[in-house]
Amino acid sequence: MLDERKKLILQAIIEDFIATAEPIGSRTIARKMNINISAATIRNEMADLEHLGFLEQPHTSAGRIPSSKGYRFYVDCLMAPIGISDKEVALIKKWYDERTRQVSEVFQETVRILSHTTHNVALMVARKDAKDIFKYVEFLPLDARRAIMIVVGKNGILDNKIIESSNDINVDDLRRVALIVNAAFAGKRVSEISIEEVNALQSTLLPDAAVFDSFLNVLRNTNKKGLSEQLFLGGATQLLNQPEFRDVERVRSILNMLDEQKLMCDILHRSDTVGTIITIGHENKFSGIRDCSIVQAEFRLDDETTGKIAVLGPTRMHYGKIISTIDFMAKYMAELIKRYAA
Amino acid sequence: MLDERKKLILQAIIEDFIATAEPIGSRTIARKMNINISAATIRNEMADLEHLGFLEQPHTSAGRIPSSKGYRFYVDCLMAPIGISDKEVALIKKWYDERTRQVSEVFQETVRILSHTTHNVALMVARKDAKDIFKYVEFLPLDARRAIMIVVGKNGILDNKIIESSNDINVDDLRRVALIVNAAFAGKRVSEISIEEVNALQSTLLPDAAVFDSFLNVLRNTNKKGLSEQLFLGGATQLLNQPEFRDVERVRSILNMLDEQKLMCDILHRSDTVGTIITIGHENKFSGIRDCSIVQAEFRLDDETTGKIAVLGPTRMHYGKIISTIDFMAKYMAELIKRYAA
DNA sequence: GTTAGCACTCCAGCATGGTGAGTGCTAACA
DNA sequence: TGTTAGCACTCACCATGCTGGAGTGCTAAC
Repeated sequence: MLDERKKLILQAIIEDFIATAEPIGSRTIARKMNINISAATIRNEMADLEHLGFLEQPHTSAGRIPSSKGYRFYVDCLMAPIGISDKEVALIKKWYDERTRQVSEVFQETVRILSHTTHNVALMVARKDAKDIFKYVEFLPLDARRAIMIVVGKNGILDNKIIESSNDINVDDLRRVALIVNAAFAGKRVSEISIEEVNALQSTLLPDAAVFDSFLNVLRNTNKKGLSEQLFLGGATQLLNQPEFRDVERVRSILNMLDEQKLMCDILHRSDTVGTIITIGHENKFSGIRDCSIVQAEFRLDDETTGKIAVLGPTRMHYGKIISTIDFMAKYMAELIKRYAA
Repeated sequence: MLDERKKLILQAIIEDFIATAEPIGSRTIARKMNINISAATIRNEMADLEHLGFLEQPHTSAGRIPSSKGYRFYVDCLMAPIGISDKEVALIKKWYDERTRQVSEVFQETVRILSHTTHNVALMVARKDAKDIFKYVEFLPLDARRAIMIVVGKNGILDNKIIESSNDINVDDLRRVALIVNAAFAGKRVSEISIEEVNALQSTLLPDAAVFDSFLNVLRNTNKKGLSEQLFLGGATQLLNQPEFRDVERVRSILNMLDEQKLMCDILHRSDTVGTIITIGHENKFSGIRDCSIVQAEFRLDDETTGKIAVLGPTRMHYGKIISTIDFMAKYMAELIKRYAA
């Protein structure tokens, strides 16, 4: 559809704009590309490219800037993939190594690293698995009046909580609760344990109501809609370094949006496509980020999608670099999570 | 030192400025205070207050704004303390209830809540207690090849990890490891378990090397130096809502500073005074925040300072409200931590 | 001690005009 | 037919100058 020369010019414009954030004119391009074509010719080509929808003009007599369609074409057809170097890989691994202890830290650290390496906002949603299957509950004594309740699921600890009593805790009481609860619920999906079943037990366990309540709370929390997914956000500061966000209002509107957990989860979940997804500018359904692009990937654990990580920044972002970084991170993080378990 | 009328005027100016962020003139004050004094008189008083250092003039023919000294006097002598209402307390408790499961979540949630209620940036540093005392290790079976290792300390779970084996796990093996490890280390401070002791066990536990290694890793991680303090940050967005941060450069410099973990820890640790500390504007040692104030409090667990929480914002902040909020949060959080244990 | 009046200051906002980068179009050229 | 030079035109940007308003300091009268 585009002849070779148009492609070259489009590529030159986009890459220059990504680097400088300034609208770019025919003369500059003529100088930068070492093809021997005059500025006037380039002007004609640029006019064509604009008619085709690949470029835009902020106003007459300004240079051209790429449109969403232009970026899309660039990402799909023109862009040279940039891998990440061994040095960068080593650095990332080192960062993880130094700062992660448990799963939630892996998440937190992931967005930190991702935002640092891409110089854009990083986010991720992780599913707290409400579909997880309850296996058993176990009580570990702490001291006379305290014990730890650990709820174990198919894939590890679902939750734990310290139980405190005003009088001495009787180990046998705890054991009895555990026995009854385990007999009743073992093997069920947490989300499927019905209120009737719970109520049925409640009378049996009247003397241990406090303990049983704690257990119920855990179940309820695991199921709670709002908590079934957790959003991690990193590097919001990076936005401020981008010239397109010199305007405080704009930054604020984006940051406020990023704070809205639910909205962000929706955005990341919109597409069910597997693999790396790139959403550019106007392709975004949500109008607040029509001048932003999102690169996202998912990570899996046991063949189930466990979450997504994404980079959000101005449409003018280093797609090649970001894509390869996020790909690497998604894979590496999946490994890490497996190691730490969920 | 200041007569009654001067105090009233100073208070009126400061409170108006806190509300509007605009320099304020004699006429406005005359109108706002319902004392019957003319603008001219107030003008004279204001000139006095400026000479005394309580007020400043951005430029001739602008109104006055409070100086750091002015705020200090306001906070120490003029301000009416504003408690937080039962409704707010209930709301805060509800927030915690809904979203916290484990200690690190309490921290994260604390800065979130604190920034929301104060409309400023909230931060906290928490000491990860390497001095915790090891009680016992326990293994909970998951399936044929996996088990959860739970390391229990005096105050709750120190760490947990999923152990995976390529061949079937023998429950007795695990039990044996637990027995030996517990016998050797129970009651010791994690940081004091020496390499010699570990090595001594290593030979005994040769057949279960993999499991034992996992356990050692947990110990090592608990001790790791770099992790001994953690910084949590919340509500950086709030800055953008303040008119004094309409300038992106300023926001950026502050946000970059906030990202520097070490620096922030130093700032919060600078003073060893117990109780709530307020540092106003120029009183800050660090020049980057000379136009900011910090209100901080510490929280304790078992009579040891475990961390500090703070609110950072423009000097023009609602001191009364923020102080009482942070006081409440510090106390309540200490309770929570105790409940969840460290 | 308080107040009214007045001259003065300075910022913010607006209109004005010049400059430069960039465009589109036309006509000439290969 | 594609390429190029030339030229008129457009528009953001900047510096300049002007004006109104808010606020001050000072002085003189109450």
